[in-house]
Amino acid sequence: MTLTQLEAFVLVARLGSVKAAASVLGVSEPAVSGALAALRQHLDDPLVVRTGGGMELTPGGQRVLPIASQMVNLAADATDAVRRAQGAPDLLRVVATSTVAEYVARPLITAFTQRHGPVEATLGVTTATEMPALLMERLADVGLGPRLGGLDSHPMLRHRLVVVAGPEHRLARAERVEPADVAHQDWLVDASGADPATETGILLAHLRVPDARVRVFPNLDAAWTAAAAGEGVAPGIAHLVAEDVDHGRLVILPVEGTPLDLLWYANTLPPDRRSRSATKLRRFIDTPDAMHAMHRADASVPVARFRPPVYVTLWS
Amino acid sequence: MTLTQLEAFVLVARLGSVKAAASVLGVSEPAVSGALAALRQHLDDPLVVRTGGGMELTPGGQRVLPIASQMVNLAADATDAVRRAQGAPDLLRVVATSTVAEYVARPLITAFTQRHGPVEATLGVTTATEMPALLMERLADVGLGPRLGGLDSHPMLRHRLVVVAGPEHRLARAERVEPADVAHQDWLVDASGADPATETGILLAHLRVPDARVRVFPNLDAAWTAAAAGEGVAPGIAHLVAEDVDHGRLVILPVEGTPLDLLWYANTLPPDRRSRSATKLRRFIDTPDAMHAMHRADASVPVARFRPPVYVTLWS
DNA sequence: GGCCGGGATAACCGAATGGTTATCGGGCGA
DNA sequence: TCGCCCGATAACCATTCGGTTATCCCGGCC
Repeated sequence: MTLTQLEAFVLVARLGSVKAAASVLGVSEPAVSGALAALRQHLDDPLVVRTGGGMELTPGGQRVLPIASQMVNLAADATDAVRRAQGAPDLLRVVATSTVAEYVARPLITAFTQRHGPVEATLGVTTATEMPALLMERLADVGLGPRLGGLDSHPMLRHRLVVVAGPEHRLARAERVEPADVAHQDWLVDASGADPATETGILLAHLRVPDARVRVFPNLDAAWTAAAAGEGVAPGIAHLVAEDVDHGRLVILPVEGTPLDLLWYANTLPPDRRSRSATKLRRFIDTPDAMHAMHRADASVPVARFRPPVYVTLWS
Repeated sequence: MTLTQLEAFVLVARLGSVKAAASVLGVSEPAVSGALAALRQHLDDPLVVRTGGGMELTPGGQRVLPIASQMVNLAADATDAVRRAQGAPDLLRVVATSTVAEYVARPLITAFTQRHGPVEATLGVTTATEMPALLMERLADVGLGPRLGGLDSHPMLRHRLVVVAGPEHRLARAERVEPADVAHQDWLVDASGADPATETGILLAHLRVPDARVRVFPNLDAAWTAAAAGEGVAPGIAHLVAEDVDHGRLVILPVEGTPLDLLWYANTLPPDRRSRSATKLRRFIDTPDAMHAMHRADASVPVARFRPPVYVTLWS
């Protein structure tokens, strides 16, 4: 029984899939499957079994899960405790859904580290689906994105979700667009669009956009550029596309049910289990400094500009 | 950071010695030293440092110790949880100081398993010094012997400690024996005599018996047989030597300060952390059945009889 | 019936773990 | 000052771990 094995089990149980667990851990699928097999043999219990659409815990697995989770947590505590005792800088591991990472997280973290002395911050992209597991297993301290159930969610940034297209698009001049009309367009999205738990994903699901119509771009900028070129429609964050709309490069489609007023949240564990740096960041988010940093993005990121994508950072 | 490493660290910290930890784990000293070195390197902190007469925790070590201990405990919980979920019999791991193991523990455990259906019981011998660490790290469920600080101690068996010798011994006919007189005799003891935390060890220390005068026998029976043959004096449990005294094979010396009225205890973790089988055994101890089983020993174990010693059982 | 997605398994590999015996080295007591 | 006790280290070894790629297998679904 090793900690890696326990962690593999916990993530499989939490995410309901070996594949997802492997992706979170940044290893191949057989690696997770193997770790799970080893633990199964050691404890002489299947722990999780395949069922139609997901994995289900055995009675043994149900009992072991909280224990295993706590062990993994304590391992994080241990390294943390010794770090702190040695006066090392706090660690702040932020994960965000792709859109948030692209426009909000980086300036926020930059401002935060400048304000709050020595903090070692890292930023990673993940899906909203995986985010709870990452936070619960202490693989990350803060998760920026949609509100997550079972966690402490702190409002971060208000925004408005619209649907945009190029000025030449067939629907660009419509007075009113029915969901059915827009559903069969080509949808140009970033990774959030492929994640059913983000606002974009929910929007696509709500409009019943078929998967075949969705084209995933490495980031929203690229999607908007393609939309401006008339390749299809795209989800847009109102204040981020404002400039492009003003200049006529993009048009906001009057789709039924939009605009959607939404909030991004900073999700963390409850106070007693939250890391110190996470608490600090939560507090920082409410300051004018943070507001300023997060809003600065709208001006500094024109549609045409292409940035290197933020890669998933892995912590073992 | 592996569980073995954590356990090694915890035991070294608790016992204040690498050697003792190695003995508890039943491995060589470099094995423990190596595990500790690995953990030290991983956490980048010495954790424990040698000081004159013992090992002392660093600030980092102080913080890690409770965490590490809990992790080891949880590992035990995990296996236990899955065992129970599968309906496997409860596990009852009893450790006792040598004298208790020899005369009391075995009949007690036998009676207990006969009464309380399916229980998988094991019995091991250890020193009173190591006993707290064994219980705290869940390497054992119940520790029978002297009362231990920091644990729940449940009175088990009242007994009376005396000093005995053969009828031909120089002091056998004395009206009154001063501590100084008896201190320089040859003392024939079992393993408890070498353990400063047992009653026997305390008695020897109190009388200031020099180490050179102490001969350790594999069990008390053997020591009494040697005492009966005139080879020296021995500590005696009054009701266990009664028959030999009646038959004139042994004589109780009127040593100043003896007899000592003492109690053996069943030591366990506090109720919330105690294993189910430990709770059951505690309760069983108060029943007439248990009393009867424990007292039966006095009749059934004459001095001359030699039994195979109870070996230390190791659980990993 | 055949494809396909996802989990298990096989075969393999390097590195780490966990253990041994033998040896070194540093305090501390006689 | 000389041993001695005890922890650290060296050298070595078998096993396990953690990872890979390739392949198999099974249940759903077109």
